[in-house]
Amino acid sequence: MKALIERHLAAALAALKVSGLVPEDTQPSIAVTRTRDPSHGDFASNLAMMLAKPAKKSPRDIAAALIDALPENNDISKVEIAGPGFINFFVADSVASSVVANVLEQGEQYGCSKVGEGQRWQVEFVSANPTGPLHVGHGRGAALGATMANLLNAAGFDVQREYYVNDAGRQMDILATSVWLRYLSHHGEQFSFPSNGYKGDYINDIAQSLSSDAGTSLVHPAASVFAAVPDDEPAGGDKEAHIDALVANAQRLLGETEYLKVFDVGLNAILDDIKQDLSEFDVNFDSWFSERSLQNNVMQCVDKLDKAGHLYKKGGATWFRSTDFGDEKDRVVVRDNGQSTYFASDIAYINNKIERGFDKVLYVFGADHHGYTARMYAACEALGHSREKLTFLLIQFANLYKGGEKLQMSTRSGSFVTIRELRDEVGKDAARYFYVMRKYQQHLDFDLDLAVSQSNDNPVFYVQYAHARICSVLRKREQLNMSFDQAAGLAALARLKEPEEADLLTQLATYPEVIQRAALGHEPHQLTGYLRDLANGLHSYYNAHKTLVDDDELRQARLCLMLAVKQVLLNGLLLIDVSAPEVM
RNA sequence: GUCCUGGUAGCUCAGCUGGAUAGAGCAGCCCCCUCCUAAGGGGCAGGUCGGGGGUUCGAAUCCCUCCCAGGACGCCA
Repeated sequence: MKALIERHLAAALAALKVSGLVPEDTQPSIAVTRTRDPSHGDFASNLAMMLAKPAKKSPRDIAAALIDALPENNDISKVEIAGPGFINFFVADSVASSVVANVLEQGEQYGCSKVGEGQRWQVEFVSANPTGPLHVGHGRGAALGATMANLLNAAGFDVQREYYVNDAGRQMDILATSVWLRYLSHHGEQFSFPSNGYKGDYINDIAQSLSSDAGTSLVHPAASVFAAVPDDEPAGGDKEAHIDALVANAQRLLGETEYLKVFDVGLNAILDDIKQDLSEFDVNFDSWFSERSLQNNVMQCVDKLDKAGHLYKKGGATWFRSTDFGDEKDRVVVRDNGQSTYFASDIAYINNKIERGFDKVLYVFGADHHGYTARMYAACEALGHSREKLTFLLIQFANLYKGGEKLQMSTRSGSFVTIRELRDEVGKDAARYFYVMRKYQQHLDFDLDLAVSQSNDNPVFYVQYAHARICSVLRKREQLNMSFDQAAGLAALARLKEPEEADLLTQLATYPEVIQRAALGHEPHQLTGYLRDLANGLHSYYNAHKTLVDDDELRQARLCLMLAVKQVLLNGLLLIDVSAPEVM
C-alpha cells in the first residue's frame, strides 16, 4: 500500500514537472509514512512541503496540484490536504480488512520478506571464553544475537549463527592449572590457591571428575608444583607472575600429553555446560568455531599482511600499521618472544570468515570491545576486503537488580549470577523477553523481582495473556457449539466497523514493516514494543466488544480477526523464542 | 586527555529517513466483572525533551559548544 502511494506520488510529481509547475531538476525523496492520528488518514506524505521552495509556491497549492495529478485508484477512498501542506491518504475499508485474509493465508510466513534474499550473513555472538559458566552478562548477548539472527532470517537473509570458542591462550592455561590444583587438593596436597586462579565451585566439580577419570596418576607433590614460583599478591608479589609460573610448572611436571588431558577435561566440561545452558535458553548455533583450529592460519595471515607491506619490526616485535586504515595506533601481531597476539588470531579469523563467502559478518560484542573495532576494520581492509563486510553491535551491560539492590558479577571470583540461575528464577520466557526489550545501546536494568512477578507489571505476561485470551475465546466457541466458517468470516470482513477493530487491522498491516525495520536496523526492541501495542489493542477490543455474538455473520468476521491477531502474536513471540501459551 | 554510548513525566523507557497536539508501562487518583480468563479495560493528573547557540516552512531528532553519567583506550586474552 505504501509502495503504491509512493508510485502514485512519483507519477504526480512527474506530471507537475511536465506542466512546469515544478522545476525539472528537483529530486525530492518521496516519503510516505503511517499517520499517528487516525483523523489524518492512514498514510501521509510531506512531498508538497519539500517542493514548496524550489517551485516558489505555497505548500498547500503544490499539494492541491499533486492531488489533481494523482492517478485514479479504488484502493484509496480519500485524499486530503491538511495542516501546513501534508497530503493525507485514506485507505478504502476493503483494503484495510483484507489484511486478515493475508495473515490467515500466510500463517507463520506472515511478516517474512525477501529484502535479504540471496545474501549470506553470519551472526557471531556470545563467544564467551570457556573458562566458566555463562553469567547474566552473556545472557543479553545471547538473547540479542539469537533474536537478530531470527529477524534477519525472517527478512530473507541466509543466516549462519556462530560461536567462536577461545580454546587457546593464557586464560585457558590458567583454567587448566586451576583445575589441576583443585585436583591436587582433593588428593591431600596442602597449598594456598593462587589469587588469580579460577575459584568457582564448578572448578571443584571438574577436578572431582578428573579424579574419578585419572585416579592419582596426575598427582605431584605441592612442593614441586610451587618450586621456584614467585610470591602471590597477598604475600606481596605479583599475581600474574605467580600464576604464569604455576602454569609453566604444570606443563613441565605433567608433560604435554597429560597436561593436554587436564586441559581438555576442563575445556569440554565447561563447553558442554555452556552448550546446555544456551540450548535451554533456546539459543542455538549452527557452528562452534574453534580458535585452535585456526592456529596454522595465523602465521599465514601475518605473512599475507607482510607481503602486502602492512607490517614492520620495532623493539623485537612485529607491528601491523593499522593507522594506515584509520586506527589510532599501530598494533603488535607477533610479540618479541615470538608468540602471536590474540589480535593476530582475530585477523586470521576475519580472513577465514570472509573466505567462507559471507556477504556480511555481524559481531555481537559487549560494549567493552569498542576500542577493538577500529583495528578489526583495519585488518579487514589490509586483507583486501571492504570494511563494510563487518558490522559490530556493541551491547551495553546488563545490571541485575533484586530487592532494589544491584548485584555484582565477576567470573574470576566465582560470585556471579549464572544464566542458569536466572532461568531457574524467572523462567526462559521472561528472561528472553527482558533481554531484548531495550535497545542494545542502552544499559539494561534487569529487575529480577519484576520478571518473576505474575502481575500486570510484567510485559511478558501481558503479551502472552493476549494470546491465551484469544485461545480461550476459541475454546468457548466450541463449548457453546457456535458455528465458525472461516470463508464466510472473510467474506464478511466489511462488518468490522468498530474503532477498536480498525486499530487492530492497522496494527496487523504494520507487522511486516516492523519486522523489516527491526531486522535491518538490528533492533529487536522494535518487535517487543510492537507486540505490547498489539496486545494492548487486543485487550481493549476484548473489553469493548464481545466476539461470540449471536449475529452469525458478525461473529464469523470477528473470529477471523481474532485468529489473525493470534497468528501475529505467535509469529512475533516465535522470533524472540518466547512461548505463546494457550492457557494462563 | 582521546574516543564510544546515554541524558525525554516522580521511576523505567519508546519516539521509524527532521513533520501535525512528544507517547507507553510502573507509581498516584477515579471508574468498570449478572457479560468470551480483571495476569484485563477506560479516564484524570504528570514534560522549559540536560543547558545555550545555529540550520530549516518545521528540531527530542541535524550542526556547534558546554555540563552530567557509564564505558573503552596493554607486546592481556
